[in-house]
Amino acid sequence: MMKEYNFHNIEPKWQDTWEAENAYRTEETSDKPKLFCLDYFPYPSGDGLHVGHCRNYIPTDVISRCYRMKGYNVLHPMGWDAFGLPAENEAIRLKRNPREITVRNTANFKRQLKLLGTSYDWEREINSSDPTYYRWTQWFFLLLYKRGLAYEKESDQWWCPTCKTVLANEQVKEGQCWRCGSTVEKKLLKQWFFRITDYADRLADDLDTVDWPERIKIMQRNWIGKSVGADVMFDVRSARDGSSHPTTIFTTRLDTIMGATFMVLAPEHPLVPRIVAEEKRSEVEAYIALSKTKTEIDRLSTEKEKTGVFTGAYAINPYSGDRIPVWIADYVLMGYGSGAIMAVPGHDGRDFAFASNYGLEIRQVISWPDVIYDATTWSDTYAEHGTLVNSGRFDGLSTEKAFEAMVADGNARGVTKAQTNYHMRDWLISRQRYWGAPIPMVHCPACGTVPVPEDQLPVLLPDVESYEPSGTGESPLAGIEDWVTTTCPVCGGPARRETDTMDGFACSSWYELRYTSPHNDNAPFDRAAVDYWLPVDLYVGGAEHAVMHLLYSRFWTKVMYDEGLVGFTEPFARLMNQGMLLSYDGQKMSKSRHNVITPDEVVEQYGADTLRLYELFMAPFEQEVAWSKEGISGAHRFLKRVWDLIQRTIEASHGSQTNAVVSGLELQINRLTRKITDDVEKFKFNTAVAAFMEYLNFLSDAVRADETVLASSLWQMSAKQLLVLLAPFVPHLTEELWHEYGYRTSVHAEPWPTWDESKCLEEEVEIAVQVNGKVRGSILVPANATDEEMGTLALAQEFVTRYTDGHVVKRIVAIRGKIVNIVVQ
RNA sequence: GCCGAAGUGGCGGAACUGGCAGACGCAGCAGACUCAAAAUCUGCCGGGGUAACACCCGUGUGGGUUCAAUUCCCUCCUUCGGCACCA
Repeated sequence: MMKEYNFHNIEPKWQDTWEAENAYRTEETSDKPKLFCLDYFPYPSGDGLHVGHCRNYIPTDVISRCYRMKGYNVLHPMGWDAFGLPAENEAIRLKRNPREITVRNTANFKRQLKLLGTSYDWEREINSSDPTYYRWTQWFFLLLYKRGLAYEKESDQWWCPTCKTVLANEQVKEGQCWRCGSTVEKKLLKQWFFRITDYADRLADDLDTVDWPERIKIMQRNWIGKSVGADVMFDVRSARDGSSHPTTIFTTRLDTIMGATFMVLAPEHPLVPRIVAEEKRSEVEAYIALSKTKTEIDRLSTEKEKTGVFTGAYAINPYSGDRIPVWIADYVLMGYGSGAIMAVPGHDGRDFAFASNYGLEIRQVISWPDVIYDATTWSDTYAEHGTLVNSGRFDGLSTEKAFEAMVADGNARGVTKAQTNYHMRDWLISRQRYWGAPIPMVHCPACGTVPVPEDQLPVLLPDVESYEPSGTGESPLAGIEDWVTTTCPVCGGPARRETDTMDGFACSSWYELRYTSPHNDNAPFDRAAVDYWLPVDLYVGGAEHAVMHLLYSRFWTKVMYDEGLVGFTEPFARLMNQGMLLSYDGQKMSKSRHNVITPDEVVEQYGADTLRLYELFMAPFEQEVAWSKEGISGAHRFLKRVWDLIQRTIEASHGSQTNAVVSGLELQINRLTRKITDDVEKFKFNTAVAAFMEYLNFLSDAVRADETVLASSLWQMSAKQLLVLLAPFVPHLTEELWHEYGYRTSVHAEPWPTWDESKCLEEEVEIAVQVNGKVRGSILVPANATDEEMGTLALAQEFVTRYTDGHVVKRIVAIRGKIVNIVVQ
C-alpha cells in the first residue's frame, strides 16, 4: 500500500527538525565563497503577511538554499523595521502601546515566515526599535553631524495633517502623504536635515556601477535631476529709487539669451519688495498672497494657467544690453536655482505661454533649415537645438558652440559662470512623533545646539502615557518634562533635549551592515565581518522604494566610506523587484476589499510546498499577476505526482535491479540540471518549474510504457537527482522522500548536481523544412549533418518536390539543428 | 506634457543570438475507473476550412529590412508605472 502525500504531517515535522538542528545557521568564518541574500527590511504590520508578500520571500529562499548546496556560505537574515509611522499609527488606532504592538506583530510575522519553510538564520534577527539597535542609528546621526551633513533649518515643509508630522520631499506623492494618502500642507518649522545634496553627483554617477533594474536607475536619476547650465547676473533696477540690484538667474540654455525679452522672479523672491513700483505694490502683494494659498490647493490641477504681475521694474540683459521688464509669476519656484529666470518665449514653452497671455515680445534667436519663423504660429515645439540668429556676434554658431562661447564671454566679463543644479533637495529627517529614534542633540541656552556625547548613547525613548501626536508641530516627547530637562554636555548647565525623532528611513539606511555582527555592543558592526559579507549580493523587494530607502541607504554608505568605516561605496550590488501579486479579482489585496489571501489558509489547504511552487510558477518574477484559485491546484497535482512516482521508485529499489533502458533519459536529466541551474541564476523560476513538469511527464510516459524501468540503475539515479534539484523549491516534500530512501542526512546538505554538456546533445534532431519560408514538413537528420546533407535530404522529400517541381531552386538555407529553407523561382 | 515598461489562444504564460508560434499549467470537451460523485488516469483543445487530409489566416495597427520577424527598424493605437511648471 503506497503512502499518501500528507503535507500536514511532513511540513511541521521538518520545520521543527531544521530548527532543532540549527540547520541554516550562517558560518562565522569560512573559506567558502559567500552570498549575502537579503530581503527588504519589512515593517511588521498587524495584518500579517498575505500571499503577495511571499512573492519575494520564496524566491530568496530558493536562491539561498540553492547556493548553500553549491558550496557557498550564505547570509540570509531577517529582521524588523519596527520604528516609524505605520507602527505608531496602528498603535494609536488600537489604543495600545507601540512597543507591545511591535512584539505581537513581529512574533506573528516570524511564525508566518517559518510556515513557508524559509531558511533564515534567526540568531541574527534584528529590530530597529530595540535600544541596542537604535543606539547605533543615533551614533550615525552624530557621525553625519560631525561631518557637517546634519543641520537645522527653519523653512516651509510638507506637513501631513493626518500623521501630524513633516515629510521629506521623496515621501510626498502627487501632493499626498506616501503613507496615509492625505493631502499635504506647507508648514513653517525648524527641522533637521541631512545634506544628501552634497552627494548628488556621486549618487547619480555610481548608478553605473550596480546591477539594478534600468527602470529604478532611471527613477533615481530623474529624482536627482542633474541639470548643467550657467548662472548669469542680470542688473535689476528698482522701480522705486533706480538703485541697482545684481540678480542671478540659472539657465540651461544660455545660447538663447539674446531672445530673453523679460525676466521672471518667484513671488517669494526677497528682491521683490525692494524693486516694485509704488503704483504696482498692492497688485503685487495680492498676487503673492494668492500664490501662497494656490500652491496648496491647486497642486493637482494638470494644466495650470500661467499668471503673473509686472513689478514696474526693468533689468539689463548682460548680453544684448536690452532693457527688459521684470515680472513675478508662480511658475518660477523659489526652491530651485536662484528663484529667478530669464524668459525666452521664442524657445521655451512656459515662457511662450506666459508671453502670449500678457502680450510680451517674442523673438527668434535659433533657426532651423525647414522651419519658417512666424510669430503668430510660433509654439513651444521649437525648443530644439539649431543655429543662432538675431544674436549679434554669435550668429551662425550652433547652439552647442554658442553655449560655450557665451559662457567664456560672460566669464571674462564677470557676469556668467558654469553651474549645475539638482532637483533633489536635502533629506528632512525630523518627525514630530513618538515612535522613532530620538535625535541625540541638546539645546543649551549658553552653548547652543550640541550633540550628545557618544558614550551617553542611546538616548532612550522614554515611556509615555499619551503618544498621540499633538499636531502643534511638537513631538509628544516635548510634554515629558523630566525627559526633556537635561544638562548640557559642554557646560553642565541646564539644557533641553531635542524632542523630534528620526524618520524611520534612517533606521533602514544601515541595517544590512548590522546583520553581519548583530550582537556587537562596541560598534555598529565588525569591520572584518562587513569586509567579508558586503556588499549585498542580491537584494530583493518591491519597486515602491525606488527613490526613498534605496537613495537614503546609498547616501549613508557613501558617508561611511568617506569616514573610512567601510571599503565600498554601493551597498547593494544586484537588485531585483518582484511583481505585485493581485487578488483573484484582479484588484490589489486589501483588508477593505475583503480579498486578502493569507499564506496560513493556503498552507492549511495545500501545504507550504504547493504555495511555494505555485508562486514561483505563476508568472515571471518581475511581472504583476493575479492569484488564481484554480491555478494552484495544478502545482499541487504536480507535487502529488512527484510523490507517487518517487514512492514507486523507492518500492522498486527494494527489488532486483533491471536492465530496462529509457531512451533519452540521460539526455533529459542532464538538460534538466543545466536548465534549473541557469534559470535559478536568472530568476526565471517559472520556466524552471515548467522544466520540472516536462521532466516528470517524460518519466511518467516511460513508466507507463514499461514499468520495469523503475528498477534500472539510471532511473534510480535520475529520480534521486530530481529530488536534489527540486529541494530548494519544495524543501519539505523532498526532505521526506530523501529520508524514505534511507538517507539520514538532509537533502539540503547534498551538493548541487552538475551536468555533462556532451550529454545534453541529441544524436538525431528533427528539423523543419520550409519552401519559400513556409513550413512544409520536417525531417530527421544526424546532429552533425552538413548543410549539403540537410539540403539534399530535404530536396528528396515528397512534401518538398510538390512545391519545387517545375521551379528553379535559387537558394538553400540550412541552419544546423534548426531548419532548412528552400527558395524557389 | 515628459520619461520608462508592456501588448501572444477562453486564462496565466513559453519561444536560445532572427530559424517549426502557443512549451508548461489552468479552464473546457470526450473517454476510462465508479452504483454515483470526488480523486486519479487517457485523448483533444488558436481561427477558418475538410468526411479526413490538403490548404489559408494568425503574436495590438500599418509599413520596412530579410531566404526567414513574437524577436530588428519606422508610424500609429492601447494599457500600466514614474515625474509633473526644476528654467
